[in-house]
Amino acid sequence: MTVTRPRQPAIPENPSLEGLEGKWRAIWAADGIYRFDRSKSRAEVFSIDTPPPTVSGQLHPGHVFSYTHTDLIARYQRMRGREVFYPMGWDDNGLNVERRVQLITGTTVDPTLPYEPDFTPPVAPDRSAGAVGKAKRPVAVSRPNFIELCQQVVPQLEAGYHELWSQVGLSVDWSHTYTTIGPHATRVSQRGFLRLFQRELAYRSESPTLWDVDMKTAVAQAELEDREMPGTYHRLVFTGPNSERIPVDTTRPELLPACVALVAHPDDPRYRPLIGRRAVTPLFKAPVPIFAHGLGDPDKGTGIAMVCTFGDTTDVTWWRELGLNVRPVVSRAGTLLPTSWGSPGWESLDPAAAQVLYDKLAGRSVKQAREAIVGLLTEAGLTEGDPRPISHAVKFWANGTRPLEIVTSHQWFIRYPDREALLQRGRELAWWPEFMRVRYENWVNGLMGDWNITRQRFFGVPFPIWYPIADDGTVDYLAPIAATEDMLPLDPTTVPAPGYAESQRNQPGGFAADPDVMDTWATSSLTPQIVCGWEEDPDLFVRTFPMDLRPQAHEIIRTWLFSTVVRSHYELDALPWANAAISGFIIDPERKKLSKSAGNVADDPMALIRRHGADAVRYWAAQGRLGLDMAFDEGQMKIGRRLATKLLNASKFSLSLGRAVEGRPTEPLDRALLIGLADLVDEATEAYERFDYARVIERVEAFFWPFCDDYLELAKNRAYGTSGASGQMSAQVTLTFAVETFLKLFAPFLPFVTEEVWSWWKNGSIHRSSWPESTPLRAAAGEGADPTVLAAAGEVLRQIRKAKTGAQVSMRAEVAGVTITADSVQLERIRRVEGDIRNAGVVTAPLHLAEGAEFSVTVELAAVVG
RNA sequence: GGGCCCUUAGCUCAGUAUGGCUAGAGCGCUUCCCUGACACGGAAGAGGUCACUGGUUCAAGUCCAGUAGGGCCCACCA
Repeated sequence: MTVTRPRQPAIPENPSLEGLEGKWRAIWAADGIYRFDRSKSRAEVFSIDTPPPTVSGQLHPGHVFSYTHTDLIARYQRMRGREVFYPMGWDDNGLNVERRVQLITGTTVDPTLPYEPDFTPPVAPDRSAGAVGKAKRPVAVSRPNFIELCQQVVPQLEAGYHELWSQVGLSVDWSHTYTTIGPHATRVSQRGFLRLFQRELAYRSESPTLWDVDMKTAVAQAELEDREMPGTYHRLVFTGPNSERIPVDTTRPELLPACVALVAHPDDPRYRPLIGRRAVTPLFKAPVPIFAHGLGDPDKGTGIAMVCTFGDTTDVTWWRELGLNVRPVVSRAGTLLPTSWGSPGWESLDPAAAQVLYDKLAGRSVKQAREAIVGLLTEAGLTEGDPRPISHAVKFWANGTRPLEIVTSHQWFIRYPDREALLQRGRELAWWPEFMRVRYENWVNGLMGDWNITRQRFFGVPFPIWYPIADDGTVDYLAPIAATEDMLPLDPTTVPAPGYAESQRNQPGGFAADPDVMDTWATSSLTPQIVCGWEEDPDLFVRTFPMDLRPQAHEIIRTWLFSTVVRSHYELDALPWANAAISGFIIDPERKKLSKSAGNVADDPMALIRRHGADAVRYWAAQGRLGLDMAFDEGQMKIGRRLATKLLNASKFSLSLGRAVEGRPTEPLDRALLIGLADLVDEATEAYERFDYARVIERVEAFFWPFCDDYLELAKNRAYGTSGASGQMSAQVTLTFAVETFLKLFAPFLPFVTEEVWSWWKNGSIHRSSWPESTPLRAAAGEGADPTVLAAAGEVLRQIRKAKTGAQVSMRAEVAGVTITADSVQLERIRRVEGDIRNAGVVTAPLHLAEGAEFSVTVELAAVVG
């Protein structure tokens, strides 16, 4: 299909919104009006670090909401004369995507399986992208098979987003599109990692790590979610140094074999005599030291806690600060590991008995072991009282189904910068709204440990790292061999380490590839580097970085925003962007409605666009102020639709009254309108500079409706020429100014309808035209224009209409006489626009103007003729 | 436990930074009008103790202190 811009612009007889969107989308694409012109200097460019949506999620109205906000800003900046750098990305790597692909295709991964060339998943990956697999039981597939599936499914998910963004009318430059798993992003991620590794800011360490036993991977602090869960306090009885009973409350009795100490608060008189002594654990009779530590809480349980390897993050703190032993009992699959009581680290007063008891637990899941050990304890009389149910916060992976465990493993970490440096970066950044900075500061102040960027997963960016294998076959994980930058991007499982041959892979004296992949945030934190061409396109980089704007949602301040600041701080010693615009989110309508009678169509943004039109959906989104949540409301979309229709009709009418660009408005009413428009332009511009697009649409709309209802009514007869050529010219010039100004002010919000009207009488795209300025409007209004006459005329007109409505007659009914009482100033205003008032109100006689303190209008309707 | 945001008409929201006339808009509702841009239109109307309690002030929706409800972020799961 060939698309062309209309050659002979004309004003249609019956303008309609039908078909506008497809037409203009095609023309915009063909003309490349949103293409970034990289000849512009940094000062002329406005660059946007677009959030790459994760393709693991379903499309919903919230996407349209926040992405429209960014587009409003992009379109404003473009009209203001900035060359807008507006790329798009797809976040298609990471745990969530794997999970989605598994659900869609009905598979699960078993890395021990061999590759099957002819594998067919239970659910074909080319089903509709939103479909969730129906397979009852997932089929295990090999790692390479699974990556293939990901590569088949993910582009379909991305196509869905592309289609939506296109329909919504986002003015992105699609030639700058990236994916977070593509070769470019992989190269940037690996380079960023190597640079940190060389500076020892990335390091490998074996340490306690939060672990999801279902997905079998480490999880970063940023991906945690607390969930309030029922739990049970069990009171276990330890034996003190003088054989006294020491009751200890725990919600995790299954970790008793992993107990390495007891801890109480130093000021707690009950336990002060015991500090420094030893207690013996029940059942396993393991001697454990009793410590005092400030984190001990006299009010929790019995005031003394059992410290295990590792029950929670406090245990990790105590382990680190008190120099405790390690007794790992929980495996990465969430089952109890075998142990050898009596061996070093597993001391017991009765190792043989401890072993017998423990063997009853080994291999069981955490949950089963808990029940079993409670049974054993109860049987042995080592509990006190009945179990007490409680409700407490438990850490989960944000999308996980079972509580996280803490296991010890080798992981890559990125060292966090100095806290004060991070806080300083947060202060340098302009936050919209300002209060969102607090969330960043909360997070920085709560940081614990370093940033674990390792995931034991498959569909991600691999570490460009290998490890040497000693002659005895052991892998030295603490002597990593790094790739050189010229090798990137690479997969160490297919590329041999520098200095080795492929035949030496996994051989004694050879090398082994790092088996893990990077956390998705390790890549997403580099989006400015990826889109601006860091180290690869210096010309682009100097024109776009540091970027102007990071738009994003508030729930990922601690992840995406924070980690991007960290990476830019390290690599470029700079803030990655000057502004952060934080959108709120859409409040789920189901939360309000008890029944789902409205149907789930509301959940499909494509359906909303079909029903109301893209301009209308954008209008709804534009109501949402930055940082504030907004309820989903289709009613707002209907209003947006009405506005677009009105713009079409009012513009057609105004322009068909005759366009004039020569001449200076002479009529007081016209000059007043121009002053009002000039003020509106100033207010809109000022609000936009604060990213307050919601105020812009509100103010523009509030001026536009009275323009239609009052000004057009007051001026149209004059524009027809009924009052002479001078008044006609005045109205025509004013209308021409007004339509052009309104179209431009509305253009970022309603890009389709404004472009349509623009095309009737202008060349080129309105979206590449200039943002209106107030100076020419004020000049056209001229010296001494009185902006108040418009309101005065409107007020009298309202009274005349009121009389007609009260008499239940048509607005066209003739008025025989109008008497207006007002103060002298107001009367003078009315006198100056008397002709327009009489035209609009169909008043056949001159107005009677009487001076008086109280403003009043008396209307005498003409007798209805037969 | 700490913090942030919100609470204004039946509904969705402005107005609070710089306190100031009888607190605004739209939707919905009521009544009317097919008038030569638009009936996917227009006109008019009803509808609010600005969550609550104190305080500052000539004056508080707006400032201060506190309370309650809603939401979110953070926090050591014994």
